[in-house]
Amino acid sequence: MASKPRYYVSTAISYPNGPPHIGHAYELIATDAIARFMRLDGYDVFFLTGTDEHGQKIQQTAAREGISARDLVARNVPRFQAMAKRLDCSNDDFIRTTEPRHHRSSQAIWERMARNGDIYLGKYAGWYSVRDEAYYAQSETKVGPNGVRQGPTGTPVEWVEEESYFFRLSAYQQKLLDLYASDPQYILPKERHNEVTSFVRGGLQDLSISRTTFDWGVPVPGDPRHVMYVWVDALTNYITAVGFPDDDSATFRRYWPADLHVIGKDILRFHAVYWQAFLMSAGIEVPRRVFSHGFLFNRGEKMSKSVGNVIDPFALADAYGVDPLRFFFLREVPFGQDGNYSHEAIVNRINADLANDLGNLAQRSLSMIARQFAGVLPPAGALSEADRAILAAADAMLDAAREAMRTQQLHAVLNTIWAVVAQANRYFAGEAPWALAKTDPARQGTVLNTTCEILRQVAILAQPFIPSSAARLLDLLGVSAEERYFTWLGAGRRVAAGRALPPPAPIFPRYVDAETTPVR
RNA sequence: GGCGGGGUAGCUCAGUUGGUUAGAGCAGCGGAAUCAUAAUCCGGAGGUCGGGGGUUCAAAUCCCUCCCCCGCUACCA
Repeated sequence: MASKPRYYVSTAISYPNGPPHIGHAYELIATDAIARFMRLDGYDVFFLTGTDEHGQKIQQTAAREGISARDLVARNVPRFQAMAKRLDCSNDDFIRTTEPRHHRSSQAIWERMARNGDIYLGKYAGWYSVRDEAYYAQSETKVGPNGVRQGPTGTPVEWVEEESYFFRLSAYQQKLLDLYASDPQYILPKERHNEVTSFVRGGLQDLSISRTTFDWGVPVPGDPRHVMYVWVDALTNYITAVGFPDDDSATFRRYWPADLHVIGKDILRFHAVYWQAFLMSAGIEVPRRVFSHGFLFNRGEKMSKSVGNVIDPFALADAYGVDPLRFFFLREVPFGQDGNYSHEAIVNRINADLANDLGNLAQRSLSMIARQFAGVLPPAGALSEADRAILAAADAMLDAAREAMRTQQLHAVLNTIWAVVAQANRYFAGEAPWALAKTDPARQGTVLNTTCEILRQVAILAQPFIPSSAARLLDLLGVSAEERYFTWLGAGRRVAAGRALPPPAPIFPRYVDAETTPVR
């Protein structure tokens, strides 16, 4: 046990200038499935999520609402924490960048980068829109008909120069390229790897990493007029949580470097370029992989307040159930690509795969055992070719699932499992145990035993995705808590005949439309 | 503008070292069964493989060209 390999996986930290939305939920669910999978597969997992609470937008939102930034995050962050609980996520920590441990950590990494000669004081210059409170690149501005230069929103911009600390990102181009070249799967999916590589190959400019125009952030060591900016503080959360700056601590030595950062494709550059450069500069190992997932669209439309299709994850969980929701996202959308959701798609998927294919198979076999075998799991007699074939398919699942999980192909894991579920339904129909009840009860017992064995393996492997439903199914199959790890999968273990099973009950109810639906 | 990815059944997609009647899931249609959450099983149907041209005995697959979509990135005097 002491030699358990470790696995450190994180989500991005969410920006709590509003309530959590479906994008936050998706990333958390997917990462949770990965964390649970690795735990069940024998890893000592550290799963981190949290909130990125600094920055100008938080400060502005708070000002608009007439409260302090601190009060704004104090109000919003609990909503994110509640969402993690509601979605049955198993994060081991929830980091907030406003915590003292994180300020200490951010200042420490800054000092290390400075000591390495990579931070210098310069001037940040650009076109600034007072009205938008934002800088725009030259290319985003144009000279209007009245001769006044204006930004993309049409507001006037003026040339402003502000003192700023810079990070010598330009010095890290080759080191980054070497890193990407050293592992073609450093950034997944592969398209993203190529994008990042070509971006870095195109040359890197030094990065402005401090601001003086607002103060809601981590103060720059030795120059409190500045606060850290552009992700220095946010990215550092990943090492804070495992004990940085105490890099001799047991947790840091145990868990860093992280095995996997799961992020959205919109923040890939920060996580695959800047973060590694910061760490290299500070003399800290870089994370081992960055996986960039896609976005979810409501019927192909981006979620936005103006379109009015912002979906509340809590409402979704209430409407469909947590496990069906988790299942839908991870089964329907190839992980790494964009995906679509709609009420019809969700209902179709959960009814077909969960209620009909898996739930109904469990119900029909278990109720037969309850009625005709007094609730005692019958033993398997001599196995037929059909029995052997379906058992072999089930036994092969673990290897295929691990292979898919090596590159975070969550949908492929589910595909593997549900292919066996489909085969099990064909097997069950082909063997027709209800007919065997009259002609050959022993053979009927064998078929039911075999079916339960398939269900057992399916349920064990489905736990990362639908944890509480899988647990209920395993309860119904008489599988004890300690028998639910992946070491119990495969031909070496079989469902325990002779065990008295609890009375069966449906696990996945069919979704039937009510008057109101949370998603169009 | 540059680089990259893609356009295959109603929907989502698989299928490229070129080779027999182009596949899957879902939807739809027909049938069987009735143990089960009206669930399950079986079967037919459904495609000019973006358009055009070329190479080849043979092209969704290779070459040329055109159209369209998406991502990253640059530039706009």
